[in-house]
Amino acid sequence: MRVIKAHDERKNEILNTAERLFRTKGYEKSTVNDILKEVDIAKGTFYHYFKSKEEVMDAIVLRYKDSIVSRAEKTLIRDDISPEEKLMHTFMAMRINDEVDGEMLNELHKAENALLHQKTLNQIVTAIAPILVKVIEEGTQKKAWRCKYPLQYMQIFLSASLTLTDEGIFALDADSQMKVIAALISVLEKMLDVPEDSFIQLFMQHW
Amino acid sequence: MRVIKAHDERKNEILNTAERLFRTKGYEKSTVNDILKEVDIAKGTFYHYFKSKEEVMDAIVLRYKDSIVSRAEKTLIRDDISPEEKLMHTFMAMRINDEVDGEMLNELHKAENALLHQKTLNQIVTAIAPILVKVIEEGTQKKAWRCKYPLQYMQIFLSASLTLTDEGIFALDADSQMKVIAALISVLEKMLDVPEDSFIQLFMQHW
DNA sequence: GATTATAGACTGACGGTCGGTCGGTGAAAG
DNA sequence: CTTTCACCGACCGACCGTCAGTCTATAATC
Repeated sequence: MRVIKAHDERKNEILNTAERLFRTKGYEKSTVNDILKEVDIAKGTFYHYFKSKEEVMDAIVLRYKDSIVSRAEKTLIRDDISPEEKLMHTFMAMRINDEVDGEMLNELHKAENALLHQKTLNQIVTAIAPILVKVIEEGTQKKAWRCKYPLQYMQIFLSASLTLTDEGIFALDADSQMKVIAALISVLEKMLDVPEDSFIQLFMQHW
Repeated sequence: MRVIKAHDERKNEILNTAERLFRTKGYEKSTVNDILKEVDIAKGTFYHYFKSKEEVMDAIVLRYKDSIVSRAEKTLIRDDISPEEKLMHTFMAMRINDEVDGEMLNELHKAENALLHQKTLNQIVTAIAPILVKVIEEGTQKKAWRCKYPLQYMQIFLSASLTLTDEGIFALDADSQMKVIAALISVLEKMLDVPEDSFIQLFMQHW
């Protein structure tokens, strides 16, 4: 029985199913046949839309990055919140997330998903760091922050955050997890040369 | 033609060959058959020593970690160098390295080696951070360093270092690479609450 | 009728298994 | 002091199942 759908609709079906499978079973352990069975299509259909299994992963990563970037950019141009709140909102967007993206950074990064994690890390750091730099520039003007290497600091902060809070890489208990996060915020304060503990409160509110 | 060797000798032959192949071709692209051909053994022999291809990778990562840890521990107990020199030596050991380990962190981390990178990162951070904490404790006494989250700071520092300076993850030109390293050292200074630029000179000497 | 979407049988490569062989070792038998 | 023989574990390679990816045919759509 042959069902024909609009190009984008079918493509998204594949993408959504693949994402769910990768997230729950891991990339390596999810086979193309698994995807076919769930979407209820044949091999040829899959390869009509994507030229490889890895291309599906790349598309998923890109979609995720775009959603984070778009939220970060909306936050950037707001004029009703302070720069430090903008920083916090952007970090939160990368972690908490609603529904779809939600489990991405938390569930998707199992040990089997090293490649997916690496690709995501690369995309997020590359795309988000420059946005955060703009927030820092705003803070430098309005709040007299001082920051020697804005871009590099944000790269450091983001890569450490995404790596250390990844349950697939470091299996930390809740307490250790909180200590790492507190330390990350503390590092951020030092990076921006603001008084100790001036961000941690703000963070707790948005948690 | 059947050649019989001592258990450890054969095991190391497999390990060395696998490491070289993984490093040059990447883990995924190196097949078990490639290893067999180079070591000149049969399938059964390989699986007599290792129960899977991944177990070989784990053994390689462990061997690498052990070599780094052993050097770090030797550095730790020296009494002819300052704590800041100990920090630098340990970081250097993770990057420059002689011969065998040498190309590990530089060549081995191609995009195909995400899993290998992740496993190495995990091992190094888990094993080295506690040793660096001891160096910091020494510095806190002798040099009046001040450090609020020693372990977490070292975890942050190590994971950011190993991720950002990895050519397989972020392809940076020489200039960007240097800026990131300078920023990392700057962060380290802030973490230990020492004056700005007090470590950077030291680092340049050991580079 | 040309293009696009779908189908699914097929291929080749790869990781891993399995039944069995061969050489060395050590102890009992001669 | 040999010789025999049971046993161990290193070694072999044909074989198997799985999986990503290919190819050709065919149905729907414009």
